[in-house]
Amino acid sequence: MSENSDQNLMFRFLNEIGIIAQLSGNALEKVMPGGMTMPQFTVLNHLTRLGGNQTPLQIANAMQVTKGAMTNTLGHLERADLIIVVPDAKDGRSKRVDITDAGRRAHAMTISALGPEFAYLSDMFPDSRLKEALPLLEELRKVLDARRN
Amino acid sequence: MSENSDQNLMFRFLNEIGIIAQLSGNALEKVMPGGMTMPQFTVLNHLTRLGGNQTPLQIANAMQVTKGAMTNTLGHLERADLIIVVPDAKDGRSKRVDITDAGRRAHAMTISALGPEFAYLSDMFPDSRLKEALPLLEELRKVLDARRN
DNA sequence: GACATTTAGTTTGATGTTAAACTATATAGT
DNA sequence: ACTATATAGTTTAACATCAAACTAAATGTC
Repeated sequence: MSENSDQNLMFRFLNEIGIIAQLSGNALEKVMPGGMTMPQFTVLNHLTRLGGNQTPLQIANAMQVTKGAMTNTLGHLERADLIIVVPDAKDGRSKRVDITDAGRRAHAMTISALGPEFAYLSDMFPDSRLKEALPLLEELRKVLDARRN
Repeated sequence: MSENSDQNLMFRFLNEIGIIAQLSGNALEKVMPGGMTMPQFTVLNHLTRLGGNQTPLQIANAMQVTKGAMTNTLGHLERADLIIVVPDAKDGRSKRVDITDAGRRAHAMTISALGPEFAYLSDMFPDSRLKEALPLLEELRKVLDARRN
């Protein structure tokens, strides 16, 4: 290689993104109630938005993680009674996931707890600045997702 | 909370960042030789840039991970003989980390292997676009880092 | 100098992730 | 119908992360 990787702008860019993901995920999890984690919250969020009745694979694809990772996360949520998982009547290989009332409560409480954290960050970084950068991030995400498959 | 977290721009922003970190780290590790991982490569990169003689804590702070995480990563690198760790002569609590010749070779080989991947991504996203977004990311990183301590 | 506090690093236990092997069921081809 | 292939989900092994408890050494206080 002729150039140092530090001089590679894409490398620096992805490096910043990696550290931000780490630090922000950590900061948010620290204020979440009841040992809730980001992956767990994201699944609850997904079920709330879409109204449940999702298959594990659909959720895994939406989160862009492997099925194995989703098996793990759904297991935690189910053991905490925040979701309910039932066999799919039409397809013996598949399952259906729904959020429970306790799950809805935990979801709402988590959003509440996250409020001050987002307020602080949104104050430091107004929406206008985020809006400028978001299209690049979305494109990059799509490119990486396409390349993965 | 009055607003759905999905309507929160900061949430969407951090969500994209989280997924990009996941997908990009994964894509890069897949082409790295000899089971090299991103954290391991980043440490080798750091030692190469700074010329070694770093303490584990200095490296952990630079990577912005906990000391425990660094103990783990340095252990892997040391067992693979890519770094050498010696007690600090001046401070009995501390250690000094240096990259080995094998570590330098592994570092160079990894950068080579990463070339095509970065070429592809840099082609899709020219430096000009990255440069626009980088200041926001760097600021966000600093804010999160400051908030952490 | 003795004791308290701070600092560097390790360990532990829980969480998350991937890739790959595996099970069970569904679908397609002949 | 039979057989082969594809799909949904689980399991395993290896890696990473954090927080918190822990050890050992240095520093600060009195």
